[in-house]
Amino acid sequence: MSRLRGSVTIDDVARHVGVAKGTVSRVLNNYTDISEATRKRVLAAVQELGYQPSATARNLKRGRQDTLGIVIPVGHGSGADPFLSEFIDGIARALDELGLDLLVTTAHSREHMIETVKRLIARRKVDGFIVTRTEVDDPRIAYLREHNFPFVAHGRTRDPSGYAWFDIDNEAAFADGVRHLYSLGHERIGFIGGPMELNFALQRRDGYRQGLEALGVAHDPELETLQLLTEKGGFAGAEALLSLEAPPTALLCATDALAIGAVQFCRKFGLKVGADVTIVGYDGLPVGEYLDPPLTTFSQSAQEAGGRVARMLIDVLDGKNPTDLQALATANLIRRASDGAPANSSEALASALRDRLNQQPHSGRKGE
Amino acid sequence: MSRLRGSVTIDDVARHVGVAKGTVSRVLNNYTDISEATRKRVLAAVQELGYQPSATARNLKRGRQDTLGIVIPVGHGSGADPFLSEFIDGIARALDELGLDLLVTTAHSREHMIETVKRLIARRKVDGFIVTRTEVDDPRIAYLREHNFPFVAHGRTRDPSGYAWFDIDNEAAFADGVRHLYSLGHERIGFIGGPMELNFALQRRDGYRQGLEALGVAHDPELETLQLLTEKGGFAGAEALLSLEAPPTALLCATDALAIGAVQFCRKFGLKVGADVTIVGYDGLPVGEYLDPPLTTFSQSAQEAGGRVARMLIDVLDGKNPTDLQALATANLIRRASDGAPANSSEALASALRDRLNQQPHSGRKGE
DNA sequence: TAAGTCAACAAAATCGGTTTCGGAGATCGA
DNA sequence: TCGATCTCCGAAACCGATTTTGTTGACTTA
Repeated sequence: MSRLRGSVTIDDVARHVGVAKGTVSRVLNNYTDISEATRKRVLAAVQELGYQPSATARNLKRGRQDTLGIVIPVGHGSGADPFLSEFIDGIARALDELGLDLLVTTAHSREHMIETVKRLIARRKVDGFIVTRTEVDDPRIAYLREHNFPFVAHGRTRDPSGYAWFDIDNEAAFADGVRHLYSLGHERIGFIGGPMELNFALQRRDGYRQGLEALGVAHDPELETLQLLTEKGGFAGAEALLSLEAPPTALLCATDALAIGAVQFCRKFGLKVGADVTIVGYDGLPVGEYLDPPLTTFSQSAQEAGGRVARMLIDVLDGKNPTDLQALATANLIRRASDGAPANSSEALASALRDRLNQQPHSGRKGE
Repeated sequence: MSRLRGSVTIDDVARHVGVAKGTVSRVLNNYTDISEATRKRVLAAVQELGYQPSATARNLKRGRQDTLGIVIPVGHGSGADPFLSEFIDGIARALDELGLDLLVTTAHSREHMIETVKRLIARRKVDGFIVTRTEVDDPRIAYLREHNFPFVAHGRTRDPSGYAWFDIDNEAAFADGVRHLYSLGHERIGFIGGPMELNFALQRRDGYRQGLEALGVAHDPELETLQLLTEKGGFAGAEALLSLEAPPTALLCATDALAIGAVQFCRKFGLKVGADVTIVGYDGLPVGEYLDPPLTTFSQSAQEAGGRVARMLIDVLDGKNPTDLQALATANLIRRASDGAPANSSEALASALRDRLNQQPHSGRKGE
């Protein structure tokens, strides 16, 4: 592979000025025991030669990399998560201001992910980790804690004590969502969720249940379905719930991707979203605004979250107590046009859909 | 900041086995002048102690980082480009197989971008660069070439000679698009493009013009509009073109984001996309499938492109001649449902729209 | 049997910085 | 005037690997 650039080293600068290299280093690192005259000459030479210290050499001595790591999960061929790309953007922006860099790797499985974490730590390529998409029992967090390696989690785990995290109050958001739908007049409210290993999926489902309970509405297990967090999953989820004897008139979805799939199901069977069926997502993806109808959703700024988490990690590296670095943010409901008062009762919806499902037997997708 | 982990070094291994550390290094790097017995003992100790060489120390000596860099442009507050996130995903996957890592940084301006490139090179944090979103005259590429630093571009520049690149044949795709629309019966075909500094935007516009010329259709400058590459830009572009005296019945858009905005404009003014107005995008974003109607678009697999570019860069680092590493791929038209034969003539479309624009003076959005 | 070869490894140099240690002058205090 | 203190900086150790050079004993070869 490529050889090192013929770049200028600290020795070149030292020789050019006629001082020891240690002196150059001290000038550059703002030591106080340097005379003004020497400082100026060194700085001039640095300028003239265009010297920049080698990060590698400095890291070796300092035992620090000025680099943070993130391992992003990539599904089975499914595309990248749009949430994550904004999240990374936010991290990178925050780090840029501090002169740190971000090392991004991907992992296609749980095992691969932890293996990558281990490798990056063992080879000392990063100073700390940002863990995303926390699981209820997260092996990455277990590993990092066990090895006392600095990290910050975006999202909590079952036991959220003893480490730094930033999370959204998912329970509150979904309880809120239920309340909102109920106040619009919905009495049967469905929930399309994700895999229960994912902590946020669990939290959102719990929030849904808590919301019902707070309203004194009996929880009907039939109205809950768990799917993969993709548009296809949302389609399947809507199909499952709306085909019930007594279908929900509103669907609360754990993510925007699910909601988009659910909207597609309704479109396919001629149900008017926002009237016949209300659909609410979560993520605030920009594209939601351009759907038909524009998607009502909970928004969290992924970019802001990224910046926040990055700064928290810096704090951890600076020696702050991780336990003091735990923050909970609120997600806000952005009302657009996919929610509204129910146009029909659950029974009417059921019969309308029954007709349509018969007319247009569940063939492959059409018109596309 | 954090101190180095109390991790096991090559000296620990050497001491444990009772050999010189050079011997351990040679075992690990498969030198031949090591007896089988020693090799085994060293390997056993490595296993037992869980030793992994420090990337930093190795890099210092070898002058190589096993890390590639990418600088992604981030708009003025606008979110991350969904294309880029899949692209990065593709890169990371390819690198993972080779044990390399990817350093991701963001830049909010042209200056910032080149400054970041300089810093990463000077501090020797990366071995090579992947340049995305090439501009017609790209300062990054000029810099990298001038300093003879290894890189691969995703997209070409005005002068595409002398460096490695991977690009899509944008001209061919858009010429093809024009032909397709013409064969559907469209005679006035509009083009919504992006800033002409971006090379792909230029290529796509040229392809549009070439397509018209090949068909012997006169090129009407009025039917071309350039916008920012966002949904808002698409909305504005559609507005500009459809408000013409003689509006186009089909809109060819340089990106999916533009197309999505154009679709929204049509929806807002009651124009049926795929009949009243045909809209074709470019990018093949997954979300296009879930729009109403599903978006007809040119697809290029961002992920595949990422992998491809990464492997090309490895080749460059391995000393291959960059000039031999230039590849052009074809984009395929994915027909979904936003294109079709024109339901009305340009005149009919114009008068229909005139009525609607008057009726519904440019108010905020409505619940559809 | 002495000189030459070779296998297998130890020792030391090296990469490019940071940091510790210590020493030469200048300055200060008594 | 002389030791004590400072100021400023050179010299060298050090970080943890890789790579070069050198050494030793065993084995050939003449």
